[in-house]
Order: sequence, then structure tokens, then C-alpha cells
Amino acid sequence: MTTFVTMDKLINYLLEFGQLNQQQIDMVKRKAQVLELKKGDYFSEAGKIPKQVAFIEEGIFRVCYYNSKGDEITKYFVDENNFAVDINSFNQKIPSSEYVQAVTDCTLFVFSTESLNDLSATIIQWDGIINKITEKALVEKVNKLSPMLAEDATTRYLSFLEKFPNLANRIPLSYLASYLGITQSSLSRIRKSI
Amino acid sequence: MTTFVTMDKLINYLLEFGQLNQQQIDMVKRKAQVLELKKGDYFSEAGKIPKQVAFIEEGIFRVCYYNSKGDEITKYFVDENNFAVDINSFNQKIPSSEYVQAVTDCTLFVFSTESLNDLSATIIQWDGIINKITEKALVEKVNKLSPMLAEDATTRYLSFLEKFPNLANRIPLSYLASYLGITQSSLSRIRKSI
DNA sequence: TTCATTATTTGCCAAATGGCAAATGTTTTT
DNA sequence: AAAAACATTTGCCATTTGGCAAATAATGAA
Repeated sequence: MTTFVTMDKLINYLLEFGQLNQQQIDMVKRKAQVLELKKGDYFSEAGKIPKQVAFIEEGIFRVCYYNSKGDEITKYFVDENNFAVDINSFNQKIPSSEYVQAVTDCTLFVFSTESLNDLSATIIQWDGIINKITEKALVEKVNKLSPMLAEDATTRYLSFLEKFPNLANRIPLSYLASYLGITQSSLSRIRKSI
Repeated sequence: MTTFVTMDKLINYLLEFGQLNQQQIDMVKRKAQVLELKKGDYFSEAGKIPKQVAFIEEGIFRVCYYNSKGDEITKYFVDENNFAVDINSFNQKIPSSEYVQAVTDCTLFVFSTESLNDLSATIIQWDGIINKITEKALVEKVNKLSPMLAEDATTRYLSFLEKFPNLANRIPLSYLASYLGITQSSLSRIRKSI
């Protein structure tokens, strides 16, 4: 028996970026695959060429890498209602420099390169939609990365809480600490002091 | 008398992203305007909607903002052979949150919104080319922002030297320090210790 | 060349953050 | 419910970086 899954979130998201008729929507639904990841599972890994793009229907991803000291550093988080992939590696077919990991159990809709090609070949507006989504994702990535330097740790933490109020209590302290550029113990002390 | 300017760098740059015939190239040249900026001049300012896109033929820009303490912080640098603009603000017609300033005297080719619209309406490949350039610029912006946290100041400085070997000696210490997330005096000490 | 301006370095000490290990708290498994 | 595994907090002290002001050095203008 096939589990019934509504892909409403995905479809609504796409429709923000362009029109699709019912037939096209049905094709998108056929090309998307449901994927469930458990907390801690990797969606893609550094050194490998990403083969799929994920739309996060439910859950949180983090994108991370290892710094020169060997510490695992979180670059940023991506949560539900967003696409996630190392866009540059995916497009250029070059190995990614980052890991994409499920921070919580996740429900995803994934598209393979081939599915995307099929969609691109069949749906005339597809490339335009994808371009807009790509640009939006990159702009958001920039916004998640930039405000972090040039403020002290407490300010960075507070502005994280402000910008992502619904993330802080769903992710482990250690991930957040490395995103903020401080140690877990420092973050713990900062939280205490507030 | 009209100053003769070759726009070869610009045209070659565009041709990396798509084909253009001679007639199209001529149109691009007609739509581009030469702009000279002196060291310290602003190309665009926070709070204003960017009206132009610049291709840097010669010189260095920096993109900066004021942090919560009122310090002027350099987010990243852009040098010759690149387009510069706050892409998101430009596209969405919303006020920018950053300043774009000439760090050295600069020679630019600028396109107004109207020129870009004309090019888009006339040259069938134009949007595709612009999309690729936009994506590349955003990916580079991400790459300039991200490796900065999670390393100590010395490592950040060294990796800056490695990634941008021809920038360090062309920009004031204070700009570089704020990009690296440290004070000018700290950077001075780091340089001494190397 | 000389003066004025701007940029960089340095000394001294304070503040912020890190490192490590132990203690405490929470969640998951059996 | 108990045990095991994992996450967070805390103490103590070391290290890094900052703040400020003065000293040099470099650059540009007259």
C-alpha cells in the first residue's frame, strides 16, 4: 500500500515563483520522491557531488564542515519550507565542501538531477522558477552568514534568537555554538547571563 | 571629443556566460556608461535603492555597513573583472542595507535598470547570461563571507592572503581588519608576528 | 622639501572567550 | 525503573583579543 502524502507545501512554495497548471503540478508530484531522514543522518557529504535537491517539508538541516583544527563547524541552518543543497556543487557537478545533516527527524521531497532535467524539458516556466528559487536561497544563505562577525558573542546569540525564534529550542547547543563562532561552554554561560 | 574606451574586459566577461553576436555586443557597449570613482567615493549607499549595476574594469570596491556599536564593518571586497551591486536590493527595488565604496580609484562600466531592461528585451540570451552572472556573484559572496568565523584571527589573515594575494597590499589595514573581525591593532600585531 | 594628514605600530592593562574536566541534567534504550 | 548515552552547566585558569593613547611611519599637498 502506498502511503498518501500531500505535497501541498512544496507545490505552494513553487507557485510563489511562477504559475503551473494542474497537469504540470501533477508532473512535479510524480517526479518528487519522499525521503525520511532520522536525526543525525546526512543528506549529502563533503567530498561528494550532490545528486539530489531536497525540499524540507518538516525538520531542520544544518550545513557544516571541519575547520583547520578539526572542529565541526555549523555554517547555517535550513528549516521547513525551503530547498536545501550545495547549489554550486550541484550545478557545477563538483564535490561539495560541506556536509548537509538532519538536525531533527526530517520529511523531505527530493528531486534527482534527471527529474529536474525532465521537468526543465517539459515545463516551459521551470527554469525561470528554479532560477528565482536559487537566487532566493543564495541570498538567504548570505544573510545567515554575514551578521555573525563584528558583534560580540552575546549580541550574536540575541540576534540569532530574534531572527530565528523557532530554531533555538530545536537544535543542540553545540551546533548553535559553532554557528555563533563560540564554544559550547561560552554559549552556556551567555544563556545563563541573560 | 569622445574618450575612446575599450570595453573588452566587460565583453569578454559576458561572453564567458553566453554567446553574443557583433550586433549584440555593440548594443551592450552603447548601453554601458563609463564611470570613474575616486578612492573613498560611494557607488551606492545603505538606505537607498541601487539604481545601477557596476562592472569593475579597474579598482577595488568594498561592501560595508555599521554594526550595533557604530563601527564601520567591511563585509567583503570586490575587485576588477566582477560585477558589483547589492543584487537583492537591486532586483527587489528595496533599500540596501550596505554601502558599496571605492577602496581605490576605480574605472567602471555601469548599467542602469532601464538599460538592462532594454538589453533584456532585445537580446534573447540576455536573461540567461544575467542569471548565471548573478548566481556566480552570490556564490562568491558566500565564499568570501563564510570561512571567517571558526578560525583564530591569524588563520583568518593567512587564509585571506592565500585567497586574495593581490588585495592585501592595496587596501587599508583598517578595512581588512574589520573584514577579518578584529581590530586594526590586533591585525598589526598579527602581521608583526609572522 | 616641508608641513599636514592619514595610516600603522606599539605599550599597557582590561575584558572576552577558550580549554579541560568534573558535575549535573536529559533523553533514550532495555 | 534503571542503565546507558548524550547534552548542558560550571569552576578554574590560560590565552586571545580589545581599548586607548602615544609614537612612528607613510602619503599627499603646497
